[in-house]
Amino acid sequence: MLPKNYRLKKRSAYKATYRTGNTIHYGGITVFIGKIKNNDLPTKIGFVVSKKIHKRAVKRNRIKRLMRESYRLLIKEGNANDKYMSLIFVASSCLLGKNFSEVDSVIKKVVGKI
RNA sequence: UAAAGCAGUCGGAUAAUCGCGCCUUAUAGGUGAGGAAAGUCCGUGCAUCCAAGGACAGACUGCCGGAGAAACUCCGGACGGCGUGAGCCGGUGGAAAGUGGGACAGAAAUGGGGGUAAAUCUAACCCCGAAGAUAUAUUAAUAUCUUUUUACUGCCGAUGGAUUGAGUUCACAGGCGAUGGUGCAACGGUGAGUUAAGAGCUUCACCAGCGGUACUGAGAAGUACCGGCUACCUAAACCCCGGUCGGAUGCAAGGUUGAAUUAAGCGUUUGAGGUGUCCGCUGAGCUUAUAAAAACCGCUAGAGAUUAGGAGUAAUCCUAAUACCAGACAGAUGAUUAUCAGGGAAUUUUCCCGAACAGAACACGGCUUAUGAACUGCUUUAUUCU
Repeated sequence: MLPKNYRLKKRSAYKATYRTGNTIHYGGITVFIGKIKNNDLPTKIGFVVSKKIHKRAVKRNRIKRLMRESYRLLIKEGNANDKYMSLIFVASSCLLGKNFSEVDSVIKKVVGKI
């Protein structure tokens, strides 16, 4: 799990990020990119798995946790992108049932494209 | 040994590395998902809206006793059904107050009551009833008329008729509904008597239902005897009877802090306040716009948990001790690796899997549904051996 100051928490912050309209699609993940940062605060990250993907909470939680863990390791290695105020990762149904290494490779490639 | 029935256990473990929520005495330590956390089907607590209340609509419920805060809850029993059995299943008052319905098949799905009637039996005749139509009449009656009281294939051959060698025969009149067929169900069932055959026969016996009496039981109910009434099914159709409730909305309840200015409209016993109706009660404000954010409380010490003892067939209750055991809010409880318990393939080695259902959101008691592998105990039936 990410530390608290790395998390995107407010509903208004989500809305503001969506409103910028910059997106990247790759490997079943859509990334919404917020505004360019003008302070020293860390980039805030949000993860979204909708009920359309699976109706059971356990399966949705699994996808979220794998994505979060992968991004956490990126931050630890220092490879994360920190030019923007916020990023939102939206999963699609093709991530269902994948293991950590598969999700990890997708996240790394998506972050490299930002 | 095999096949069943019932009850229950478990819901992976250990280590390493990297992380997250909450709490505290804060470089650290403690703690952190389930048996169903799920479905939201019942029932409570709690909160707000009118401070209490009445009547009705309405809702729920339905064998007996007990437990429980209560429950479409649990335990024990009665009755009925299923099973060789251990056991399992059951929304289990009333169809003998009334109305309605009964697919297909079948002649017919209840198609009324009584009299003439004697010698039990017969209607095309009569009275009452029901339904329909018409007229008078004007919303309730009267008069008249019509309809309604079953019988297909059959069976019988007493009676009448015809016929024949013959009580022999019958596409006749007549008698019957027992037999056959249909159906979940055919006027309670079975056997005898009677009869030409039969039946609805103040006939006989047994069984079932119904009514009564006695005994046993706390009661549901059971047993015995008497009467001789015979009544299709459906109440998870309306309905009747007994009982319980009889407000609504749900923690996004609701409260505190913060921000907070004016305008317009309606209103004086009218409107408004509780959200099925009526009554009652309160007694000045209500509605709309400006108007949009945030934080905290509620929030987890409990109809609790664990252990031990006692009461009770049991559900459950009582007593004592022990500790405090999730509280998030884009929402923590995780990720990876190794080993092991375990399972499968194969049978020296080795390889594969290593789990299912599923994620707290105010709390609790139930119910229902989902769920991999393995294991334990008791019981029944069958077979074999001693």
